[in-house]
Amino acid sequence: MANTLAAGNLTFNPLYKEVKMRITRSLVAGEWKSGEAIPSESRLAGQFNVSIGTIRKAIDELVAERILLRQQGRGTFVATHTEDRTLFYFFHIVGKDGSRELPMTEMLSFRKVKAGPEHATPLGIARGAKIFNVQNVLKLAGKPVVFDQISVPAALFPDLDEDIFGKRAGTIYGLYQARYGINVIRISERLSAANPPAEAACLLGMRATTPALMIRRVAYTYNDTPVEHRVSWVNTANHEYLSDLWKNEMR
Amino acid sequence: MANTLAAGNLTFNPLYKEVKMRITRSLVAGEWKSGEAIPSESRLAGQFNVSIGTIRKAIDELVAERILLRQQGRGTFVATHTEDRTLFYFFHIVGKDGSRELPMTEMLSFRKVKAGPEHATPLGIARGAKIFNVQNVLKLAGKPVVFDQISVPAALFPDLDEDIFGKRAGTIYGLYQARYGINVIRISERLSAANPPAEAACLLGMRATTPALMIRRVAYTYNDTPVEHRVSWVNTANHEYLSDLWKNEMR
DNA sequence: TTCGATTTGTTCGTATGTATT
DNA sequence: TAATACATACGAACAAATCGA
Repeated sequence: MANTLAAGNLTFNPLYKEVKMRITRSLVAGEWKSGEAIPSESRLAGQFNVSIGTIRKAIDELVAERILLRQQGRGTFVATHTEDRTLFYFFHIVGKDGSRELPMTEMLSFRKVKAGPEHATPLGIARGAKIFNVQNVLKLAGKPVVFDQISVPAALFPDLDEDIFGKRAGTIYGLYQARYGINVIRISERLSAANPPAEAACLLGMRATTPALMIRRVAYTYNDTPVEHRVSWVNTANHEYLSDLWKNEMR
Repeated sequence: MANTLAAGNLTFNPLYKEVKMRITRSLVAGEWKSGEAIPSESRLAGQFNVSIGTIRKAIDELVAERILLRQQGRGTFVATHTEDRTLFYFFHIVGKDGSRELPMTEMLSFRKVKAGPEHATPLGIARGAKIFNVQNVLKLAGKPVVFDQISVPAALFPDLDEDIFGKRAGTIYGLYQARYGINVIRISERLSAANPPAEAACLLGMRATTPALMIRRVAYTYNDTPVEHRVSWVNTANHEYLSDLWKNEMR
């Protein structure tokens, strides 16, 4: 059974890994759009000619990675970048009292520039390649708390402009996903403490001599492909960064 | 089967959750010590009078939570707090070049004191209860980078003293686990930027006017019971905090 | 070194329960 | 109500890794 597909595959992979890869390929190709249901387990079992248990095991992993979402009685869906999902998995700033709140985003500038090494390296693109550069201020409870500097390769977001970015309906990653078919599935963040640059300090209503949290984020889509680089400055007078792996997994 | 215990339990629990709870109870009770193998799947299936698949599903979740560890052909083991595990899941400070290294710990002080609200609250104990208070400096590549202030309830660590803590063989959580049967399985960290107190600045070889990273950690054992509170100051001149959910899960 | 027992890993199949439409 | 889809549970067979005789 397993050996019937082979197809020039060197390393032996269990069947369910093969199935997982094929499902992932369909996701990358955009065959199943975000928010839509993928074919039912029994249909996939038929298509791939494997048992339903093997399909389940493949989907299990994609669900664990939050790429797919299962709902009993309804189906299996491609995860959407809703505000809830962002708040939970991609936005880590919380009030010192533990309050979680989705920020209001205010765009300050939008530019198309050539990538310097500080952006080209984390994005894995050539120096001098075109990137879009967006500056945002994030407000919590009406007050500015985070200053974001976002960089994305222009090649991945062909027609992006200030209007499209500024007048999007939902979250930023929701825009990437809905308009460009780019699905951010993982982020990596590196944090340090430093004095904020004058511009950031001013925007965040703090003195440039007050310590701020600097976050350098790289967002990845499938196959660990970087798609966004983001440098954030956070005023931690009343907020902090929460790193709480696992909290709300299982139970 | 599931309904025989009930005990005022409204919500229906699937069998495998029941099995998972019973396995967890055995772990809490110390029936199976860390590093040891738990009974084989077929034996557990016999003991609990459920199918082997149900046992597998229960163990699957405990493995995902890194409480158990499976090895084909050998058995299923209670995870041990080795240095590797600490480096990977509980120590998040890395060099700015991405280098990961286990720190050298140097104890500065060890005291038994009454818990103030700042420690009693996160630890979920009464104000005034006895706690041990340990101060450490962590060195990376021979140079001090982190200043740790650790607080643990004395009630949980009966005979702990300076010698036991200072002359332990492995990691701190390894000591908790091996000597007191307390297994740290999850941590929650809240980060902010601030000027370090004079003592910390001095120890870390930085000026008190240089921003430092402050980390407040709570470590939990089974059932979300807090067992340790830790406040750390990090000199982020050459190091940073890495928050990289998922990176090395699956593949 | 080989062999056999043990243990987990993978795959298949079936039946039934529960949630949704 | 009926059909559909995922969730749970059972069982069986074989593969792959480990370990000791």
